[in-house]
Amino acid sequence: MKLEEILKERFGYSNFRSGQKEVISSLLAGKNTLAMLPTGTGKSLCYQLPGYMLEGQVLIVSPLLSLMQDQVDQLKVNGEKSVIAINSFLSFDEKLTAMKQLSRFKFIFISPEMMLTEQVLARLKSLKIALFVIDEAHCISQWGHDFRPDYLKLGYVRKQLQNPLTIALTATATSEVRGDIIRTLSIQESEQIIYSVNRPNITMAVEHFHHYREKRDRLIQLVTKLEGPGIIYFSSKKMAEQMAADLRLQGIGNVMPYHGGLEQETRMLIQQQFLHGQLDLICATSAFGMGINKENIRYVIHFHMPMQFESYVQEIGRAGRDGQPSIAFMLYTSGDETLQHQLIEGELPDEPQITLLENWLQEHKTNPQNLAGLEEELSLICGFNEIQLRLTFDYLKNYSLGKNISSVCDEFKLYIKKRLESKRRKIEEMVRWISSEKCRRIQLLEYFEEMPKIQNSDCCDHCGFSITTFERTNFPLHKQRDNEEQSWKERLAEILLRKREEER
DNA sequence: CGTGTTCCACATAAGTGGAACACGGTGCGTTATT
Repeated sequence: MKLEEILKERFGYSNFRSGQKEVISSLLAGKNTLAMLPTGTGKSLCYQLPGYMLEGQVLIVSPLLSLMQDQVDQLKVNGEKSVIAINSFLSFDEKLTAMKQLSRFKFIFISPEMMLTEQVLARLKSLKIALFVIDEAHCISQWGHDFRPDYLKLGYVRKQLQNPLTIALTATATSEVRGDIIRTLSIQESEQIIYSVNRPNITMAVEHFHHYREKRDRLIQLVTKLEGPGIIYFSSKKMAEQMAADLRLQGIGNVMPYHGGLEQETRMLIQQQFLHGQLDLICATSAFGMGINKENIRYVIHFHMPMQFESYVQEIGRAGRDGQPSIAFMLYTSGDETLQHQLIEGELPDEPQITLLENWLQEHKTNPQNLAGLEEELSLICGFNEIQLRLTFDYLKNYSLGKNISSVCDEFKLYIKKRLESKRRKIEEMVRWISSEKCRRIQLLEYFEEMPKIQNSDCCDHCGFSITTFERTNFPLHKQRDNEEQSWKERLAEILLRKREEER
């Protein structure tokens, strides 16, 4: 049967979108594949369709529980029953049952962390994996080196699974990140299918301010002026909440904050409301975005700059999926980057902390290979937070074999130093782009090593654009709806917001 | 660096001015096991 026929039969589509067929053919030819396809291309089809054609199971590594949930639901809607997500949403009993019957499932979604637990890995090894899928594969590079070290062990997992046919999917990866992905997964012989990151319908603009107040005023003005829906990105949870509350008070619209500190349930609720048009503005941290597939987002404003250019591209790329003109504003006050610098320093342990650790290990003649049970004590002594602790334990466990304590700690210090340097460089790259006088788009494309493309209108603030394109056409901003018309979700959201405000 | 919170002096009632200080993002997993 031809691919198109299967597409029609299984998924009900008549045509592939650009890139899909190429990726699928590559996989069916038995080639490991790294695919960088524009957002909204339908990346999940790239593993679902070949999954049906190959004998065995499809194992999908996903970075977020909510993303797994979405994908599972989507498959179920399409009539696929043998699909499961192995994660902490399952109760102990459910997990037990699932593990027993694992071979029954065609599509298995899982997090890197779960996959690396001994029992789960042992069970996975007994399966016949037809296709190993790394969704949002840039996470390997973005998170694997510190925040979620298990991401770097996907290569080990792959080896344990007898090197199954592998596909890494992403929308944004520089050649450096792609190299990272390929190296980590050991898929050197892979086919790379790379599409442009350029999004011609997204205008980019940067504005400079002298003071926070001016920037804040401008934000309010923009939000009032621009046609929504929109997303505003902050690097602080508190500020995202504050601004959401302020905008709400000013009657600027149906605004909610979104960040990692909110209850899982609240987050899902807000995300759903935004997707369904009951909210038209989200004040978010970088937690918001992955898996958000909303067609008509008209603008993205950065009140704080992201940590790196890739994040910026991902974040603005959430606008204009419908192809309609959309705009990305970056609001910058000189010195904004210090917040980013502060954040990266807090993520990694510093030299004094590692020295404290080293001394303790020497004194107690402890084998760095076996630190289990010492988490609490060492956190207290060295002042590690959760993330620092995990990275430290992980590093010692993986790189200390056959070495003495002081040389491992020296190597670890060097590793941290290099990580910090690399992260600082990325922040500086972001600042350079903000301060530069050149066309924003050309620089963006250069960053991703693409040939610059000619853009005629509404390119960026250096090439000229007209804000009227993006202004609201219909006033007043929000028609008041009857209470009866409000869904229970909206009402609940309001209660939640009020509760949070009272708590403050 | 900027913002928000706390606390104190001032002064004699309730609240202001301001110094000192803390804080800042991203997410899996989380028991007893097939």
